[in-house]
Amino acid sequence: MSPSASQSAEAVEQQPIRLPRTSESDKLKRIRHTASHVMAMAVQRLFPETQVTIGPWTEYGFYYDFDRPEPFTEKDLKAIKKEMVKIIKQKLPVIREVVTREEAEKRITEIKEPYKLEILGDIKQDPITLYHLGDRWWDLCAGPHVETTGDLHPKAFDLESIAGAYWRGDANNPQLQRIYGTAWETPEQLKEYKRRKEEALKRDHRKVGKELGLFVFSDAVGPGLPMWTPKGTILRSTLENFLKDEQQKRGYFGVVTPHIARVDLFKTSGHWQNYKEDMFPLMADDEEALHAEQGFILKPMNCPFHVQIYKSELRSYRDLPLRLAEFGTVYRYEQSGELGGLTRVRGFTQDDSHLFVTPDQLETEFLNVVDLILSVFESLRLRQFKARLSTRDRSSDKYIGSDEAWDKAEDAIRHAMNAKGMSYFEAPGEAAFYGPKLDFIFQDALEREWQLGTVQVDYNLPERFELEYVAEDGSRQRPVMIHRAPFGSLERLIGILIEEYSGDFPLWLAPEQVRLLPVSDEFLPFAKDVAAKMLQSGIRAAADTSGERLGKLIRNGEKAKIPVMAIVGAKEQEANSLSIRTRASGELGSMPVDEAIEKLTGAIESRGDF
RNA sequence: GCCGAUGUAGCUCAGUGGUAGAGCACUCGAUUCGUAAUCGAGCGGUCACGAGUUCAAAUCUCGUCAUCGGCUCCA
Repeated sequence: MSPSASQSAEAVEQQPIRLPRTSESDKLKRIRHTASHVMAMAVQRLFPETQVTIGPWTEYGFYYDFDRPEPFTEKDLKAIKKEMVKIIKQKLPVIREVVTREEAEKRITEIKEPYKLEILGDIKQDPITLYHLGDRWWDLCAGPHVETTGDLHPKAFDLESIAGAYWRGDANNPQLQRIYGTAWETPEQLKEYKRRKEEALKRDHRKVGKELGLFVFSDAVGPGLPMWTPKGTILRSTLENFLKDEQQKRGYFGVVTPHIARVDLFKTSGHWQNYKEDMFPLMADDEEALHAEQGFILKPMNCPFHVQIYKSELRSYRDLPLRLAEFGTVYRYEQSGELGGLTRVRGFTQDDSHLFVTPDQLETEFLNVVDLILSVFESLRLRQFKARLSTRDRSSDKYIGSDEAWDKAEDAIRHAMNAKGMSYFEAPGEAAFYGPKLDFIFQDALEREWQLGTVQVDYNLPERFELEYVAEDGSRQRPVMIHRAPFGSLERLIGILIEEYSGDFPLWLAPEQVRLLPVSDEFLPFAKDVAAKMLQSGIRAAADTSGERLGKLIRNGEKAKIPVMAIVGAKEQEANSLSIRTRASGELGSMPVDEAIEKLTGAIESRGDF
């Protein structure tokens, strides 16, 4: 490479190509919107029997839903793309036309596209706007668009995938075929977008988890049932111990409850009525019991168990808040098509806790929980998340409890959030069936959103289980429950952590923290001695016994993403020192063994870097 | 659950109807080595599973299971 070439490469690196989201760029909004129309037009040119439905922009592209008896194939996609290029090169004008509702109805009837009639019915404003591409194709659309199809760059768009999607997002409706595409201002942006997508794929926890040997799935065990290897188990228990310590400081008590219970327990809680189909099947002695829905089920939730512990004694207001915590493993029969990696599984462990509080204590205790959750995220260096207040959908009948209790609970959360000055958004219809909740939403490498932490306010289960405490005046009062889980589930949290760190765990979490590399087998005994000494000090260290050359040992250590490697040879053995090499900073020079141990334990203790 | 794609050695992947392949990993041997791959040999497969078509199936057809991308769902 010539000097000038390397300079320009650096220049490119210094000024990365920006990839705006659609919602932050009016120009891309027009481009992507028009691109979806161009795609629809191309599809109807090639496959005239196809009906078009809706085709909005997405944050990085667009899609369009089609109704066609035959499924689209990869080959079709190529043909459609080619046709789109033709339409772009024809520079067809994009013309806005305003018509009356009656006129729109007439035109739709003429072209026999019943889906459009339904869409028209949904449009609340009058008059109706249509957009024409040239004089042969039009669609109902509010716009905006670019001025002609020639404003799209023929090399700055691509068609990405085909998927099924229900009409109007309702599984009871017919399924349409959705084609996803992406479109940009320039070919360079498209290229960069594809490059970043490939990079993101490299962080995928399913890939990294396999490479690092953290967890496994086996067809012999079943789908959605991960098993944790020794390395993965270190991650899990380190996270568990971390949270247990935090909880102990905050007045939580650990409890342990069984994995199965009588189905009646969940009938009382209301879970059975709401989620029967999503639970593993009932275990019963005989057909008759099965028919009568009597028997045992694998627990999908821990709360009813904790409620039983609460109920086992007469509680005084002096005992409240009572905080019962458990890493409880629950089983849910998730739909087969929904399973994926660690983010959606059928058996998982919640860092669950149930807080029983007096109504007066609710807001303070809620804020304490939010504090705990935020401090946990901070320790894990998780900074990209959104807080979502999930409230009930007033028109739905899936919720239990009185309107009054719901309003109280929702207001309590809003009030607490405002008191804390925390920003959040509201999501009507996302509440649990027994109460509203504050959820913490994270993104995976592919920008899919997942709920991790959650805090839920519940006036209903105390009612259904008739919970009581004795108040100051001797009267029996009903406590309020808070359900909360900072991690949500260990499985999902670890999935997200793997992607967040790209497998480069901070020292305190790394399954293998230090690897000792002997320059030759001659120094293996010394390496083993140092490793043993480190283990004694609580450092997860191991000597590499493979007998390979140093270069290979380093390569293997780097591939395994070991945060600290310590090389030992004649010099080190002589001086009782280590030549340190960290994954983050490379060679650090030599250091006495005792000093290294002291620094390592300090960094691990403070969850900091070495 | 629905639509579509995929499934070959522990891993990553070639192999379009005619005797199952490569690299890495693993085992053994040689080498004793100073900051990202030493050399050589060996081991390893019911081509996901089950039917079918065919003289012949990893390859074609159907079914099942699993994985992946979406949709729906998510206490």
